[in-house]
Amino acid sequence: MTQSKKTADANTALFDYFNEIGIISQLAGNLFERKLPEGLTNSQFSVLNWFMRVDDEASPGRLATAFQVTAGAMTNTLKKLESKGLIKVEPDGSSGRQKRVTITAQGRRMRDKAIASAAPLFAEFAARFPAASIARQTQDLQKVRQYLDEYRYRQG
Amino acid sequence: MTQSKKTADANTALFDYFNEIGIISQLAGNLFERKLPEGLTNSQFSVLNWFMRVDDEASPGRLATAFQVTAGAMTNTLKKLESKGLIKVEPDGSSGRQKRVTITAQGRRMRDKAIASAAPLFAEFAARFPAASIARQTQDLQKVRQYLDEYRYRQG
DNA sequence: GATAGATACTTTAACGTTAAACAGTTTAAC
DNA sequence: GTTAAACTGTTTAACGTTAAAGTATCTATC
Repeated sequence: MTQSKKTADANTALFDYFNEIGIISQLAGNLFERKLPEGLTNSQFSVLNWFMRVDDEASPGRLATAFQVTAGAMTNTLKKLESKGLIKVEPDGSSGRQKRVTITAQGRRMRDKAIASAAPLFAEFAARFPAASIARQTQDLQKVRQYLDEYRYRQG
Repeated sequence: MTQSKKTADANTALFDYFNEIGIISQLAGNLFERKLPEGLTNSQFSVLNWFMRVDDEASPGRLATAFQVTAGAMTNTLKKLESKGLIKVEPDGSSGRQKRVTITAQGRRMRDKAIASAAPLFAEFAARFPAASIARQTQDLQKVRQYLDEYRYRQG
C-alpha cells in the first residue's frame, strides 16, 4: 500500500470519527432540549446545572471558559437566564470589570424540574449503554478535547 | 448506596459524556472550517466530499438523510454550493418533485483543495491518536448515533 | 501621576441550524 | 376521472454560535 493511499484511509477514518461526533452532538442536543421545560435551551440549562455541580458563583468569563464558548455567547446566555429570573448578575466588589453570577432559588427549581423532565431519556439511554462503556468513552473523548483545545491556542 | 444516588451518578456521567461530545464537535468543526479555502463552510465541504466518497449523484432528500439534517438545512447548503458553481442542481427526469444534484469539475477541484488545506491538521491529529483507537471509538460512537436516531423517530 | 497595554464584558452582523407553514408532484382509493 | 393523502423540496422566523469591533476597567511602566 502506498503512502498516499494510507493517508487517504487515515483521513477517511478521521472524517468518519468527527462526523459521528457532530451528528451525535446535534441529535442529543436536540432530543434533550425538547424535553426541557418552558423553552429552556441546552446552553441555559448547562449554566444552571454548572451552579449545582461545580461552584455557587462565577464570573461570565469563567463560565465561557468552562463551556468553551466565546465571551459573546456567554453574555447572550446569561442575559436570557437573567431575564427569566433564574440567575442573578451583580457587579463584583473586588473588580470593576468582572461581574458576579449566582443562581437564584427559582433557578434551582428550574434546574431540578429540567432534570426530572429529562430523566426518562437518560434512564433509557443508561439501560442501553453500560456505565463502564460510557466512562471509558468519556476518558477517550477528554483526551481528544484537551488536544483540540491546546491546538486551538497553539494556532492562534 | 441508594438508588437515587446511583441515578444521580449515572446522570452526571452522561452529562459529562455528551458535554465532551458537544465541545469536541464545536472545536473540531471550528478548527476545520478555519482551514477551508474561500469561505467554504463545514457543511458545504461535507456535501462535496460525499460526492467523492459515496455516489456521484443524489437527491436533496438523500443528502439530508445522510447528514441527519432537516430538508430546509440541506436546501440552504445546496443553494450556497450552487451559487458558487460547485454543484449542479437539475430537475429529475423520473420524478417531478425530486431534484438531481451532481458535483461539478470546479466542485471536485475545490474539494481537493480543501483536503489539501486541512491535511496538516489531520496529519498532526493522526500522529497523536493511533488509528486503532480512533477506529474503536468510531464503532462505539456509531452505536450511540444509531440509538439516538431510532429514539428520535420513536418519539416523533 | 500619565500612559500604553492587557483584561472583562458587550454589541453587532453573519452563519447554519430547527420547526413550521407552504407549494408542487405523485400515488392510491373511490 | 376525482380527490385525499403522502411525498419532496422551499421559505421564513427564531435560536445559539463565531468573529470582530467597541466600551470600560485594571495593571505596569515610565
